[in-house]
Amino acid sequence: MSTTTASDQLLVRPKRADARRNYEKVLSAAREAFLEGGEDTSLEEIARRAGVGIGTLYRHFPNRQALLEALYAGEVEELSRSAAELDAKEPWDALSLWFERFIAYLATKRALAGELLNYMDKDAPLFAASRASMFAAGEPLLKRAQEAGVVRPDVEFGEILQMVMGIGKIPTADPAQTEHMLRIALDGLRYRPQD
Amino acid sequence: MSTTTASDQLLVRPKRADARRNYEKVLSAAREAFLEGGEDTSLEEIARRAGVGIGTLYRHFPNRQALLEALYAGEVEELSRSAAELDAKEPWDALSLWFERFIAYLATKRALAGELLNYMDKDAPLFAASRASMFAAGEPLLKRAQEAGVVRPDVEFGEILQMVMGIGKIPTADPAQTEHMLRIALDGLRYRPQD
DNA sequence: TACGATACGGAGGGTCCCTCCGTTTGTCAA
DNA sequence: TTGACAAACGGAGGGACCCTCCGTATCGTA
Repeated sequence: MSTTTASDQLLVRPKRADARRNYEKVLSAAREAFLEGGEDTSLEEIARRAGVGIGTLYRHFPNRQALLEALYAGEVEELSRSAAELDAKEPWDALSLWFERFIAYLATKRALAGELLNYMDKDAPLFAASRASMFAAGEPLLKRAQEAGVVRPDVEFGEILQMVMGIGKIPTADPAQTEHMLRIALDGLRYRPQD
Repeated sequence: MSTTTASDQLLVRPKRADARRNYEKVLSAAREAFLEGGEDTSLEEIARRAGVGIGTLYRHFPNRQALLEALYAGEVEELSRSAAELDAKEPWDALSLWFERFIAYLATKRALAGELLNYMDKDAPLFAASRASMFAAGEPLLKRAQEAGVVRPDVEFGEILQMVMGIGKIPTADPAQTEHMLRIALDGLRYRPQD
């Protein structure tokens, strides 16, 4: 254990060049396959597209879920970052716009999203990072809207997130319909039982 | 226009006694298995529980989907019928109560519902009957609420149904949370952009 | 160059859905 | 009651998929 190498290498083990290359090949083959093909593309098919053996695929991604998660991670982060630029807008607009983007994102990556949501169902811990990222980005928007009095105070961010995901997960021929449903559901956030 | 009742009998050929018996055995074994076990109980397991061969199961239900549909049909009808007794209530209460029952139903039969919704996604035609039944029961409730002015006029029943299904499909540790989300989403139905 | 660590790849085990077809059983006319 | 035949049964097995295991090839370094 005479690791005299640089200290920063302790966490990130230097992978072999071919390993790094194959990792990327699999990832991009998977992205491509999920986008164009069905959501149920087999891992064997993905390995073939990537030009690697199935064993190699599994070396990098211990199971289907892990591969999905790896694909997902980058996108979620991007989505989360996009919350920052909404700070300038009105509290309500910021919140609803962000969710609209989220839905739009789900729509684009329907196949991917479907799979992910499926796994999210039964094995949440794997998505802890992504979830945390979503919370970090979206929760402040909600809080701001609630403090501004434009959103009812009795809702939590997690609830809304799940609601929106549920709506987004529904496959519809017409994307506009999904957006319509989202808008209605979000309007529920500002309903006041004034009676 | 209505279907000729006489011709209906042409479709129902007298089945052999053992066939009828096995049909029921499979159906009840499936119901039991899906309720207690996971949603991914294999058809082989169901056949074993029913005490029939896998071939027999497939004779009666050409595929997994068909079995689910058969299980589902009865329940949906019951749910639909329950709309009738809501006529006496206030338009809004009737509508929201009915959807609450729907959600509750989905919660009870989570496994079943999950499977069904999955199949509904990609192969709607099979569910034409069930869908029609839901529409027949629920759409009048919506219309009534809209005419009474307690629900925004720019929504269609199909949309709401999908929205509710999406929310219902989300697995949550706490059923109360699902109900909360439903209530929020439904409140969106009566939001007025009156500001 | 030589050698150990690392990574590759695909055969194969286990599971599942569904089909096919030889065998069994219910039904009914004689 | 009996015999014959359509109807129904049951399970072996094909095909697809996920994932594991391990002998082989390759990389990086001394």
